[in-house]
Amino acid sequence: MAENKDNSQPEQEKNKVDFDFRAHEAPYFDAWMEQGSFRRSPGRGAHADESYTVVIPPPNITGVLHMGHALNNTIQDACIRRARMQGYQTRWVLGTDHAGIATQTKVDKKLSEEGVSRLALGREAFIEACYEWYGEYGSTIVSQLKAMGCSCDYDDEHFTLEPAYVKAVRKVFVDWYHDALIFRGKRIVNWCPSCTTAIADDEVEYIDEAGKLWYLRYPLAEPCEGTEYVVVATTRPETMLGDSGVAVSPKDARFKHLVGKAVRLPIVGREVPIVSDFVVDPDFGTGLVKVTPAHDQNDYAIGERAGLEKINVFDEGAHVVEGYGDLSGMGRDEAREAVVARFEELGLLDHVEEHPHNVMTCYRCHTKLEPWLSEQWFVAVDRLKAEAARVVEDGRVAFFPQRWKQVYLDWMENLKDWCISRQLWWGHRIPLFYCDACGWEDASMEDLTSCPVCAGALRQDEDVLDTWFSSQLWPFVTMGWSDEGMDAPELQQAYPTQVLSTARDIMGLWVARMVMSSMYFCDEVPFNQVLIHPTVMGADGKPMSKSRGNGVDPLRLMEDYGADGMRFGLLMQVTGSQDLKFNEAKLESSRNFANKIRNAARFTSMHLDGFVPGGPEAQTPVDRWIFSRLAGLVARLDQAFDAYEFGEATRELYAFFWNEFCDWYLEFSKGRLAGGGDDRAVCQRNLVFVLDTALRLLHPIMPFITEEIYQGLPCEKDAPYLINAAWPDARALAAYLDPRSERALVLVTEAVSAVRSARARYGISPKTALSVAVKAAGEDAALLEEQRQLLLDMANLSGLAIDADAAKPPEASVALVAGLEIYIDLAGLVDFAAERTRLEGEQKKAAADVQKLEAKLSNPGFLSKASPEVVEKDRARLAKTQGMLERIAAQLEEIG
RNA sequence: GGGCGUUUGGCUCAGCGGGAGAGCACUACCUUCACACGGUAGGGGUCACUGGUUCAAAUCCAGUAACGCCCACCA
Repeated sequence: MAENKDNSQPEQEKNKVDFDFRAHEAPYFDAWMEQGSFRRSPGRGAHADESYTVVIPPPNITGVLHMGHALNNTIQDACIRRARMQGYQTRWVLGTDHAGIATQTKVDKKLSEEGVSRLALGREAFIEACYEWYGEYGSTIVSQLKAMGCSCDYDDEHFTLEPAYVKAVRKVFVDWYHDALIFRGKRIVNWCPSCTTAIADDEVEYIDEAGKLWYLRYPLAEPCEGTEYVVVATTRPETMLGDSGVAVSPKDARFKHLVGKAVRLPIVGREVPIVSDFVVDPDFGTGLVKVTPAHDQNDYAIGERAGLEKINVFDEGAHVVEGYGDLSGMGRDEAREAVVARFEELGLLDHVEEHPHNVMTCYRCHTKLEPWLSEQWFVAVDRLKAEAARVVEDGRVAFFPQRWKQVYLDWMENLKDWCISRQLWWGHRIPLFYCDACGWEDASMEDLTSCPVCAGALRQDEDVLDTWFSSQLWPFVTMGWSDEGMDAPELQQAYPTQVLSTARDIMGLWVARMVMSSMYFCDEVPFNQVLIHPTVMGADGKPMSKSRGNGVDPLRLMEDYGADGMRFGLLMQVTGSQDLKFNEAKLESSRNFANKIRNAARFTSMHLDGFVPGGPEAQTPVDRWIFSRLAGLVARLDQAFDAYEFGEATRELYAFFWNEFCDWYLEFSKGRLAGGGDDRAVCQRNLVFVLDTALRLLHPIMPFITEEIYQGLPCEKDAPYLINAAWPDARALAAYLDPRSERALVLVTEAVSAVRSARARYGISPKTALSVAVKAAGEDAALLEEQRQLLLDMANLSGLAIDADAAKPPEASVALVAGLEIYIDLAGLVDFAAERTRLEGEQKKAAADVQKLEAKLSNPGFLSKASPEVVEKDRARLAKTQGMLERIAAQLEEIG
């Protein structure tokens, strides 16, 4: 074993290859664009009347291509390209998302770097700045998709703030408002004091914090049975300013006598009641909980049940509001220290414990969130979610891998009302109009200025909608729903879409909501299938992140391995598992594979002098073999693609092209091509046929190199570009399936390998011709005889005897492979001491096998219960191994 | 606290009821006229552990352990 190996260091320098991938890729992309290959394809053949549509998960306009995009878009492009070749009417809908918080944060930062504050600028000018930013950077990712070779419909690109989209979002809001599915409520929301907006529950990120648990003494208003005070435990002492009660568990006998009594809050001096509530856990802390309904979800619920006051102690920036003396104006952390200090001074700080716990942070800026009571808009999900669950239960929307179905249903089941208002400027403004004079309000498709009741001035709601509110409409709005509803031709023709491919983390946020809104407005599922692809983790198995430094840039990967190499290498790593530990070595071998393809094509084209186009001809066993293998490959690939098993598909392609086509078929062809006449012509046509078919099968995953080679092929073509050529038909190819020829090639390749193996073992040069006798009978003998010349050439033999009674020459090495006995005459070439050692090793192994098989075959249970084929197979195996053992013994005796 | 996933050669992963596979790494030989991003031949694994089902278990079931992810109101 080698020592001091260090596999953790990626040797990027070593991976570098002097090859300009872009120069080979870009021209074909341009050609596809030019001839309109990315528009909806017209359809042909058996699927001519069926549509196949995919909508891209719209990347954020703030985004640059990361590994998640690279994988997801490779998957979608592979699906789309194959469907296009299969003859479906295909279209991949492209667009970007305005990404409310993300973009606003980014523009905000840019402005403040320029010394401009958003508030000073004002709403309109700020939105203007956002559009400017969009104009400058918004299409970065689209150009990166082009570099990857993604065959999106670039001529019809969408944006979640384009006019048609704005109209659609507004209609959805107005309709749901009038259908009582949107309501306003004063509730506890997750408030980000830095972004100064509410964010949804599922946008919260929890992080671990080494917090403390403070035990605070609250004096009773009236001492009770000798008790002067109660002790409450809290992780957030500063919120005690807003306490309006203390709660105990109804099951807790210790404090039963205190329920109904009151405590006097230190510092604020307010008297608040002690109540009982079932959510209190008597075993946590002291069993007494301070209740702050305005700053905690749970406390809010307790407060509702007990009729407690909701006292807001923070402003929107999380500073203590007026009325708390010198505490007013303090930030949360400062206020915490001050409150604790005050308790200490008053002798009311009982003790403090270490208490690690989770805190909620903003998924954008990671500021600690403040549960905050405020007025927000909500979508009432109860009516929507029933239908959205049903279509998944009954399979109208199918998940791949299947296990995500249950995850979806669980999420749906636990879904709570969705807070959709955001206190931002960049986004879809809520189309709700208020009359301050008479209190009239309504949602409206048009901007209203005067009250229809009292003619007073109206004002529009200041808030914008959650970005997901617009994203949920993506599948149908991008297909023309805004102006014509479901009558839009594209929707009529191509809805629902075929498959939605995404990462698991936005399944609830996005996938589920698309189903809800589509069922409501389109009365139709948005997609038939949902593909949840694995999440790309860093090489260390942890999520890629800047702070960890384990991130990988797809742009660099494309430079080093080409877009094809990156695509193939990524798909090689896709399995049914939920994570994918990124492995760059796979991209390297994919790049090498692309090089292999290039060279196989070069070899072919070098031998095409005098080529006459024509169909394939299964003339020799070798031809029949490769056609048979090809037919099997297409069938297995169809299965893999249909089940979205991309790792399987890449492995099949790799093994066929490299280990069968290149390693054997091309080698077999060399002799035929060097010869002349008819067989040479047949061989040329067959080579081109197999290569052409393989290119078609590879194209969805490696679009560039396959197109480049296809362009140079001299065969008759069904389309000028491979992107539009037909996908091989497994049913038609099945006629080539030929077990007999497959057996023949097993015999040949095994025999050739056996001779080569003997050569390597004894250091005999490939240039030294050897004499070989093969003991074979019946069908096998006939098959081998048919291919005598091939064996002579491939193994460099001076003589070959094939006979059922072939005798072993006195000084020969024997190989037992594929049921054959092969004698390789080594007279005068070999030291037989080494051969003895080798044979003894084989003897040991064979003896062990015989013992195992004999035990198995004397087991009555096995004989009576195992299927006859299995028993027969093992019998044959035993006979064969026993024969081997005898022969080895005989040889050993001979060698002496 | 629930749910899910993973555990197979040095590394990254396939296989998921009938004799352990791939890529990379490793060893030896080969600058052979498609390809050294290559060729040929090799070495390397009691399939996490413990029980169970079965004629037969890497594969199915139960439990254990480790790692990872998601959900949840322990103040």
